[in-house]
Amino acid sequence: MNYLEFTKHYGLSNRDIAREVFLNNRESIRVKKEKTAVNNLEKIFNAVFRITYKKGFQALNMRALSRETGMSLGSLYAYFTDKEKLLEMIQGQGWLIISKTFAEVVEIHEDPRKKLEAVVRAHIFLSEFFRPWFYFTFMEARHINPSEFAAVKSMEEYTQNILTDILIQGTKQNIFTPENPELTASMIKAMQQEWYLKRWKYRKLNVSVDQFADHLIAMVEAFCLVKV
Amino acid sequence: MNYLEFTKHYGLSNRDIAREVFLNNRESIRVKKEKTAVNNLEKIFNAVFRITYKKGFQALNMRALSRETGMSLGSLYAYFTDKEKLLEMIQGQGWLIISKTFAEVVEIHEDPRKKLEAVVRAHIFLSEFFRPWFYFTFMEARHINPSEFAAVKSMEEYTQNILTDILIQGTKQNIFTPENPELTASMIKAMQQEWYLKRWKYRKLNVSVDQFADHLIAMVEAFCLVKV
DNA sequence: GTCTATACACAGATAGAC
DNA sequence: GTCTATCTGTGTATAGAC
Repeated sequence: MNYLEFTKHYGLSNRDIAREVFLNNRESIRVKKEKTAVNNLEKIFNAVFRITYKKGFQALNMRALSRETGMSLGSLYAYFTDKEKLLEMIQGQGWLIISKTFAEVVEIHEDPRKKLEAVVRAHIFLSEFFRPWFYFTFMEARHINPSEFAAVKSMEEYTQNILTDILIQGTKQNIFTPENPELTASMIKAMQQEWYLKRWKYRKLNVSVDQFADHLIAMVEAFCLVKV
Repeated sequence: MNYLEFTKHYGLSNRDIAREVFLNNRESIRVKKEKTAVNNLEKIFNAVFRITYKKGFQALNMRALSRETGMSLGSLYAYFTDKEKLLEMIQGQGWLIISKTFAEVVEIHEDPRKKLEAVVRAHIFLSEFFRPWFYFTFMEARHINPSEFAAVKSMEEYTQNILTDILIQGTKQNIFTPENPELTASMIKAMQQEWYLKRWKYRKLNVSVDQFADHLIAMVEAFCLVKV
């Protein structure tokens, strides 16, 4: 499955994140009309991503957010109680949507080799589609507060354990060679992250997300597959 | 060469960075006594690393730096004209020392396979020794100003090109298989960076820097070496 | 539901005593 | 060479008009 097929199949949408945030935070959001609220939340989230991506977390202040969204300071505070709450909303909701898609993918295949490939591709494709969210999470979430950093680490461990389990399962079936599966899984994660952390490089090299995924899978299989 | 041998052979020292910064910035540093200045610069740099590592760039303010160093606000400003200048000093000097060591290593071996291994190991070992600097550079330097981010990107390209060249050279000599060398080099960089970006993970997994380097090299060779 | 105006805290930076 | 005290700008957050 390539990137285009993937996005179509899972019907991914940034707007869905904004809608779910609205539904899950009705008490703290003072704006009650769904359409208005979801529209503005989407505007706010995109502005947060744009600002942090370009200038980093320090540049994300309320006046900048007001400028970038075209909304006033007063209006912004109708959507969150304080800055930290805003960041937690973005953080938490993205994680839900992403892990949901991810869990679905894991279930499809039985064969460890196919499963490994599908999981690796899914992660790269998700990070491509929700790139601002992934980038924000990796670069900035750790600075919000200790519990957000803990969430980042546990997400890393969750996805890494899925890879480790597939590798162990494949070793038992004599498909994979018995190399340190945890360390291998960790390396796979490093390469996956490369895609969303350094888009500037791949834009320059003119490498597509599908080419990148192919290359990563080729490297992993060269190392893991039992040689025939 | 393992990590211990490496550090001994190249006589790496954090104090050297502080000393070179002092010598290269005599005009802007108001403190003239070398020993005092170098001592305090080292104290300041370590405090910057500690603060940004724990709380990120936003938490790095002059009052926190004052607290962490035990120096007063007034004293701090005897060592740099403004905050941006302080960060540029840290940034620029580390890059000099590191690229010097790196360039030395490249020259030692002729055989592409040995050269690749030596370069990969050197990068990991350097990032282990100067970890706070590497981490700071990757995570925060991009936020100082556009030219510092440009410097980060050009450093990435410089080290990646060294890897690409070795891979191309090895392919010509029929040692390596002719896979996309730029993309492979890029993946190697991603895995190298993993080591200093996620120390928390490897501390937990109880993986040493030498084990990590061994595993990375095994993966790269499995993919690149011509099968016999 | 959105705006303007503003309170209040904290940041970077400097002056001038010691 | 280092300190304390302080200026000035900017940040978060709120009050209250529309």
